[in-house]
Amino acid sequence: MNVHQRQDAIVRLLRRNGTATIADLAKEVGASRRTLLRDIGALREAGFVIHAEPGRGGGLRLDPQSVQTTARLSVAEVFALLISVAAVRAAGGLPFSRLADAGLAKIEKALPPDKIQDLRRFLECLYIGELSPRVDTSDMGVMDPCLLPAFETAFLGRHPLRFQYRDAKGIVTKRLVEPQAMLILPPLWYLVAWDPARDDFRHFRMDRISEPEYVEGGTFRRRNAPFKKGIRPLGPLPS
Amino acid sequence: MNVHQRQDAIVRLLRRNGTATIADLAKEVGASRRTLLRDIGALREAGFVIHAEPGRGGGLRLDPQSVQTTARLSVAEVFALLISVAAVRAAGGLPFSRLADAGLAKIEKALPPDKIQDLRRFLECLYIGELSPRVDTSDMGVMDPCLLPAFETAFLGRHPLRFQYRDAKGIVTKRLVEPQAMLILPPLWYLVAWDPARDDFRHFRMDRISEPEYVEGGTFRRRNAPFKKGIRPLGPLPS
DNA sequence: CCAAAAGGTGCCAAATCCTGACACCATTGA
DNA sequence: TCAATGGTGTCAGGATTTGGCACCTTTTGG
Repeated sequence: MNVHQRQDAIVRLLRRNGTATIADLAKEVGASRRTLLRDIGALREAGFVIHAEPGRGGGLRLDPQSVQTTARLSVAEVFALLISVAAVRAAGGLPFSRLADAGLAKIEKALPPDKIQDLRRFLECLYIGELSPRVDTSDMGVMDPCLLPAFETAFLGRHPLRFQYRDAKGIVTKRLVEPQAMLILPPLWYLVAWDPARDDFRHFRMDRISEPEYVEGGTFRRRNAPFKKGIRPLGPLPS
Repeated sequence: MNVHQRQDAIVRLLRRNGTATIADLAKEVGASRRTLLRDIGALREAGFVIHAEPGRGGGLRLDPQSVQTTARLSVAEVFALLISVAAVRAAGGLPFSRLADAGLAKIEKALPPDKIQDLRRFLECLYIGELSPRVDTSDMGVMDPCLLPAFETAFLGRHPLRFQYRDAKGIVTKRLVEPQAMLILPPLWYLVAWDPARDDFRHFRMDRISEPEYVEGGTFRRRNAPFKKGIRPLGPLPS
């Protein structure tokens, strides 16, 4: 049994039994008393709150509030969680929104600083409407998460975006547009962009966009996209 | 410098420089070429996508999409995130719900197995209405996260719950009820319980409950709480 | 076509770190 | 006071990690 497994086992035993003595735990995981004490020290250093009572009838007790999880999330997953929580907040909030914010803040702090900057700036481009589904979702295509980086780069670098668009009739056209905002009208997701060829704003359903590609070196000025009533910015990250 | 610090440093260097050769990295972190190769292998196993180009001008490149974050979340924070994402799903979903689910699944897997069971069973007690705020939030009290464990224990062990309740007029009474469900009507949160003293169901606003305490040893049978139209179970975790 | 630069693998001895044993201290309750 | 319990220091021996070496494959420049 290696270090990690052993410390895992210790946490499990403490959770199950409520309290236990070091001698018991040592016997259970098959290690010496000294090693157990070292493991307990390591677990405490890792954030577990383990109360200890010396004397007869004493022992160790794991504070149930301090059980923690360390998961490795990709940037895209963090982004998805951010959007979910921000959407809930934009819809009026839930009783535990603050806790969710706190969790996200921790996740965010663990990202590299430049990535945080990117995420914040990208979130500023997001707008959301009412959080109740308005359309039938049966014919909905999937929004491929792999497409996201191209959009992110286009928005952050203010590059024009080139893609193929399949409209409601199934006709496929090539577009070259200036991305202005992303609009969430659950469960759909639109790119709001200035289309120079048509000299006007256009909405593009994200699940109908394919092969997006930003134009390297190109740039454009920002315009004020006209939003209908009831559409709000998704709001910044909690700080 | 230990293994962890060194692998952290490697990720940082790769992120900063864009690309680097193994010889460079080895010199930078003060380890041998062989050790660097072993570390790179470990990082790949841990989920980092590191592209390698052999030959002149080649080197290692860290896929920016695979940059990961490892945050330590408490169980309460995980719970809050779960509720947010589940609420969004119950409201019709967002384009990135699947990614958010994937992230949560990872977080969940990192919890102790028995805690996962508890969370799943507790989530089954949750119901949600329309996700648009109906009441004025200005007079809303705070729902203290520290109160959660008492509720969780009461629900999971089917123990009666004792608490103080301050009603709309500010009158404080003591209650002893049988908790049946938790109801989310954003941004409020209600305990739906059978009140034996009144021989009927009662809704209690969570922000008006204080000093909750479950009755050890006590138990009761489950009843079918009558829900209004439009109220749905929050739904199980993604599997 | 060759050489140099780069990543990748297998092997083994040396260095490092972890473990267990022991002695000892502090605190608590009977 | 004594026994049970957590906590710390030290040290030898064993397990693990590290570094060095030989060798392979791929790619690029001359």
